[in-house]
Amino acid sequence: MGKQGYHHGNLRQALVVACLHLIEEKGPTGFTLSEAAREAGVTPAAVYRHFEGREDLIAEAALQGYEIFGDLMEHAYGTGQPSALASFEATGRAYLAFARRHPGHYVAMFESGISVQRTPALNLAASRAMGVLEKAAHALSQHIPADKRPPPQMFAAHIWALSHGVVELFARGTPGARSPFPPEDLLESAIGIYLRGLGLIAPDK
Amino acid sequence: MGKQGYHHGNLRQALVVACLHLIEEKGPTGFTLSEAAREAGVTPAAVYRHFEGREDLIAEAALQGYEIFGDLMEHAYGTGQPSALASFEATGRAYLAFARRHPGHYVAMFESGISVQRTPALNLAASRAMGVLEKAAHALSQHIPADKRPPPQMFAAHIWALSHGVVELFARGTPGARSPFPPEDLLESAIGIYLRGLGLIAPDK
DNA sequence: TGTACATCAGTGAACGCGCGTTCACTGATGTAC
DNA sequence: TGTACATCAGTGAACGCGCGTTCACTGATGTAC
Repeated sequence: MGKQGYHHGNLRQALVVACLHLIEEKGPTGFTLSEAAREAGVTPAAVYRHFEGREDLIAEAALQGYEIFGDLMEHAYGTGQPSALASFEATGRAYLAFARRHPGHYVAMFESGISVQRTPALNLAASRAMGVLEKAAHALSQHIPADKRPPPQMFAAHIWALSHGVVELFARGTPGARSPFPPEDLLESAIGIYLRGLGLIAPDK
Repeated sequence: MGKQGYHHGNLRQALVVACLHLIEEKGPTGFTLSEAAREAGVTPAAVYRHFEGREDLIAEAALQGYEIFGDLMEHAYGTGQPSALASFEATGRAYLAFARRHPGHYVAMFESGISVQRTPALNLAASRAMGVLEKAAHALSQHIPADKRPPPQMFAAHIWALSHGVVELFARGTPGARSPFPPEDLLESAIGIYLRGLGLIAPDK
C-alpha cells in the first residue's frame, strides 16, 4: 500500500481513485489518461499495465460504484424490514446518500456513457443494485388494491427518475439550479406526496 | 445563407448548429473547436471571428436553447388556460417534448456546466423559461387548502426533478436504463399520482 | 542464510498527431461619389 | 453605370504543447535450492 520507490504497490486502485477525483472535478470526458497517471504519481505508460485505456479505467470505477451502491441499497432495504413502506423509503434515502457521498462513482455509473453491457461483471453488479429498488417497489405495491396498482416496474422507474432528477439538479454544483430546499427534504417530501397519491399512506397527515 | 465561395454567409449560426450536433453525438466536453469548425466547412481560425472560444460557443447554444424553451413553455401554458391544472400538465409535457426535440440544446443548457450567471442575456432567458414552470405551479397550488399547501417553489422543484430524471434516464440513449414504458407515459403517470397525492385530482379515477 | 534467476511493474525516450491560438494575408462585399 | 476604396470574413502557415501508444529497458520483488 505504500508508494515509495520504483514499485507503486497498488497502482491499479490508485488510478481508479485518481479517475474518480478527476471525474468529480472535470466530468467523465474532461480529463486525459495522462492526467490520471500524473495524479497517481506515475508515467502514462504505466497505466497500460493495468487498463486497456481510458474507457476501461472508467468502467472499473463504475463497477466499483455499482458494488458499493448495491451494498448500500441492500443494507438500507434490510434496515426497513419487515415494513415494506419503511424499506422503500430507506432505499430512496440511500440513493441520495450514495450520490452525495460518492459523486465520482455516481457520474461514472450514470453519466459517463459506459454501457452496463460492456462486461458481464458490470452487468451483474448493476442488476443487483437496481434489483433492490425494484424489489422494494414490488413489495410495496402489494399493499395497493390490485385493480388500481400500477406495474411495479413503473413504480420503480418513477422513484428512480425522481431521485436522479433531484441529484442532478439540486445535489450537485449545477449552477442556477439551486433551490431553497435541501435535496434530502425535496426528495423526501416528493416521495411522500407520491405515496399518498397511491393511497399507501394516510391522505391526511 | 448560401455558403459558396470565400465568405460563408452565416458562419456564426452554422457553428452553433455544428456545436449542437457534436454535443448530441459526443457530449458537451467530447468535441473540439476544430471539429466544430470542420463541420461548418471552415478553418479553425475563422471561429475566432465570432466566438471567444469553445465555452463561448456552447454558451450561445445554451442561450438559444433557453429562448426556444421559454417560447415553448409559454405557449404550452397558454394552451391550458384558464384551467390551472391543464396549464400545469401542458408545461410538463412541453418540458419532455423540448428535451426530445432539442437534445443538443438540452444538454448545453443543463449538462454542459455553463453557468447561467455567465451573461445577463443568458440569465434572463433562463429566468423567463423557468419562470413559466413556477408560475404554473403557483397557480395550481392555489387550489390546495392553505394549511396543507407546500410552497410552490418546492412544488415546481419536484416536478422539474421528476421531468429531468425521466429525460436523463429514459428519454436518452443511456444504455441499461431502458424501461418498458415510453418516457411520455412514465412522466404523465408519475405526475398524475403526484397530483392525486396533493388532492388536486380525484383520488379515484 | 545466501545466491541465482524468473517475474513483475515501472521508466523514459520516441513517434506521429491534432489541438488552440496568433498573425499577416487576401478575396469578397458594400458604399461614396 | 463605373470606379476607388474601406471594411469585413475568411485563409493558411506557423508555433508550442500535451496527448495516446509502443518499445526496449531496468529496478524491485519473490522463490527455488
